Amino acid sequence: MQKSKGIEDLRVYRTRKLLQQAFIELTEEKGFAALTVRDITERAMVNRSTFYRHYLDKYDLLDQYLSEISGLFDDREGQSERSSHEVPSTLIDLLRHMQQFAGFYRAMLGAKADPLLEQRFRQKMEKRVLSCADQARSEQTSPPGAPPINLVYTTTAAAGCSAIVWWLEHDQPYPLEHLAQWLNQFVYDLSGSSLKLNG
Amino acid sequence: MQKSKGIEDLRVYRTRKLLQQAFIELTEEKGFAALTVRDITERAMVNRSTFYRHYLDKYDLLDQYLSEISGLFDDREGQSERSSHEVPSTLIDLLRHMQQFAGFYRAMLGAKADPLLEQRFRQKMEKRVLSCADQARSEQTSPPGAPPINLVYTTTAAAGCSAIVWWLEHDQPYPLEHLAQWLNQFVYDLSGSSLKLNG
Amino acid sequence: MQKSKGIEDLRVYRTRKLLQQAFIELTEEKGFAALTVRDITERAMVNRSTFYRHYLDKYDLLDQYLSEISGLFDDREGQSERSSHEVPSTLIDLLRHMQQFAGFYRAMLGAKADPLLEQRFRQKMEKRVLSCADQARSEQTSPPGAPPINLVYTTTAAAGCSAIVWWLEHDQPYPLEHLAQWLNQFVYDLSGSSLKLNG
Amino acid sequence: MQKSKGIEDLRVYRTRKLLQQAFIELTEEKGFAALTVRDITERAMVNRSTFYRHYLDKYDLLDQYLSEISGLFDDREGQSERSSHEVPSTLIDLLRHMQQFAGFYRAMLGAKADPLLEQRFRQKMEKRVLSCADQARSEQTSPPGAPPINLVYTTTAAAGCSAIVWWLEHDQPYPLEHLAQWLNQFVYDLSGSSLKLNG
DNA sequence: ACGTAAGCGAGACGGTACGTCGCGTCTTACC
DNA sequence: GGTAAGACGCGACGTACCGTCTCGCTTACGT
Repeated sequence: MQKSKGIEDLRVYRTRKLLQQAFIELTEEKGFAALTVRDITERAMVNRSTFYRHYLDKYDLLDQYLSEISGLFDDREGQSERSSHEVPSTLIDLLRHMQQFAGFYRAMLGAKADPLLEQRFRQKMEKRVLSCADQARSEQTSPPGAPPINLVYTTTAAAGCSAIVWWLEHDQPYPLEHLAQWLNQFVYDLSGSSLKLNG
Repeated sequence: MQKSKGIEDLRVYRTRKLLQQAFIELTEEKGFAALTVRDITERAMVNRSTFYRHYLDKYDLLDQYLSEISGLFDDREGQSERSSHEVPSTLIDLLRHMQQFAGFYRAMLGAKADPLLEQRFRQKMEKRVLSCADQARSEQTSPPGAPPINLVYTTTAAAGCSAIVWWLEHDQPYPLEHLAQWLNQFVYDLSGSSLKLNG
Repeated sequence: MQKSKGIEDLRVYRTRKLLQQAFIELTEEKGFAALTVRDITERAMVNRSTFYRHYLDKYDLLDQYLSEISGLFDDREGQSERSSHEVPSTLIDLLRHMQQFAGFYRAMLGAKADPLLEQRFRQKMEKRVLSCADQARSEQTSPPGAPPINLVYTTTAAAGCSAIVWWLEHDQPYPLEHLAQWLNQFVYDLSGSSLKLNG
Repeated sequence: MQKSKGIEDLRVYRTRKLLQQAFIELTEEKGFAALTVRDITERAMVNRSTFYRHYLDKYDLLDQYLSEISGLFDDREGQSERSSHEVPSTLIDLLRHMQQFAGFYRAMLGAKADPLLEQRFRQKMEKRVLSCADQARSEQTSPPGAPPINLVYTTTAAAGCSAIVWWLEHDQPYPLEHLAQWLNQFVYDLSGSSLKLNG
């Protein structure tokens, strides 16, 4: 029972890590779409058939990788009280994480991205980003003639994502905290589109 | 004299139209990424090798098609005076065009899109959408601590695009004019993020 | 009536000559098998579709060319009496002709030849060469156990052809008359295989 | 230990045999020149791409096949003493082999042959046939005015080949031993062309 | 510590799509 | 009417990946 699941065979662990590492490197270098399984396995110094023992295809590899790091997109703060203009610390954490793997995320979301992945990724981020918006929105009420709330959600998320991508693709030209502040502001502004400010 | 160059061989015209038509249909049906040249030529009832006489590959076909319709993204109004909250008529035109080819644009920008194309497309739209923003911005001045203007550009465009895509993918649940109004509002709001309102 | 058949349209004449000339040059340069119709027409500075107005394909072009020069293979001397060891003057003529178009014949019969053509050509030459053999044979009678006469024919022709090809491919290292003498000798020798010398 | 290299993967062996077999059959049926890779693979019930894993093209397939059977052209008797008019047993072996694969050799050397192959094949046979001639020649001396020895070589080989082809194409109308006898005689006769008989 | 079952390397195989090339047919305009 | 120009259907080519499948070797695990 020592070997409960999760403590895999070392060889398995090594192989998967090598493949993941090669995958990330190559994604940065030439983009996800241009990758072939052969590329990955050659870089990882692993036999091509071994790849298929662990993953269905490169999409599956990405999936599993995203799953591993998806915890970082959760807003662990719950519904703690905070003012709408205050930057939530989890947003800072998210940005920090993306900053750390900037190459990968740039490849994942930027010019050479795959649309499927991009969308999957955006959806994750969407949820995450919007947990901030909830704060803002809860303080407001909808006026007549305002856009539907779902549209505002989507739009806000897209704005937030694009801002982050811009930041990554321009090599993080501003401090992370500034970006966080601006993101927060965007969310607030767009929420305001459909909402009348209280008071 | 009618047949000066520009009025091409009728066969050429026919072939290209058939290929374009098949391409658009299939893009709607199964998405750009899943398309093969064979798919297109079979649908178009044209020999596969004939495809290569006109296009380098499916990307080139898309390119040329986008070029043909790109005129629709120009803001032909120039810098006519209008209030920042007034919806420009060219925005209406653009939306009308996209509404007309909703299937294609949905495929092009939605879940089954190719990222490269999506980006190219977004860039076109970006320019277009931002010509509205210029109006809004020109009436304002930048406060200290505001995000850089390029970031605002990009973010605004992404927001605009995503709103339109949302509208297309939800089968245009609101009148075109409402969407235009909201888009205008988003631009205005986001511009406001970095700008202090005059007066 | 001025334009009786045979005096073709000058354009036709020019086109055919250009094509023939290009064909011969290219056959020497890269061999018949490697030729394409495009090669020929480009060299001849004639449109490819024009080629098909005159010839079915490159084989047909060769055919017609061979027809034009086939007269040279006829033994116009008839059955004039001559001793079997005397070299017939028409053999000299044939070798002279082949010497003149050595490049073409080398290509036609040598390493880069097409087998079909080679055979057709050999058959022509076979008849020609064997008209000499008839002389030799007529002076002899068949012994028992001798090879059938058809086999001797074929074998003799192949020997004669190969001798000529050898001569062409080695850049005619001996005077034409020597070769003719040797050829004659070969014919005589092989005929002797199946025949008992008289007296 | 059985599976040392040389005893290849059974699948490889099977595939190559199937391809070879199909190749030979089709060569007999429609000639080498008219063959396509697809023809061969369809007949062999093998995927077309698999063909290219083993051979560069159909020429390569032929090459390798000829290599496999080329041992049969060697004169393994060495320089054992024998009279010039005695038929060497290896000649009998060669003819027996060609008789066995008469269809293939007929296709390879006859009307539908490819010239390149034909020549390659003739060269092999040339060496073989001439090992007999060496016997004959060694007993003789060159008279003045005789053709050069290389010419005699080539001519003799061509004569020998054509005799065999004639025999194959006429469905072996005479016993193999007779043909061998005649071949031997041809070699002897042609050698005599350039040589004076001793004594 | 060591036997054994797994992971793994090696690579054959059937597929599918690619982009290229050459063929022979054809239409149209020019002269 | 001959020719240039060139579109077109056809079909073979050789290449690149894909995902599946043995088959032995080797190596980490568990007793």
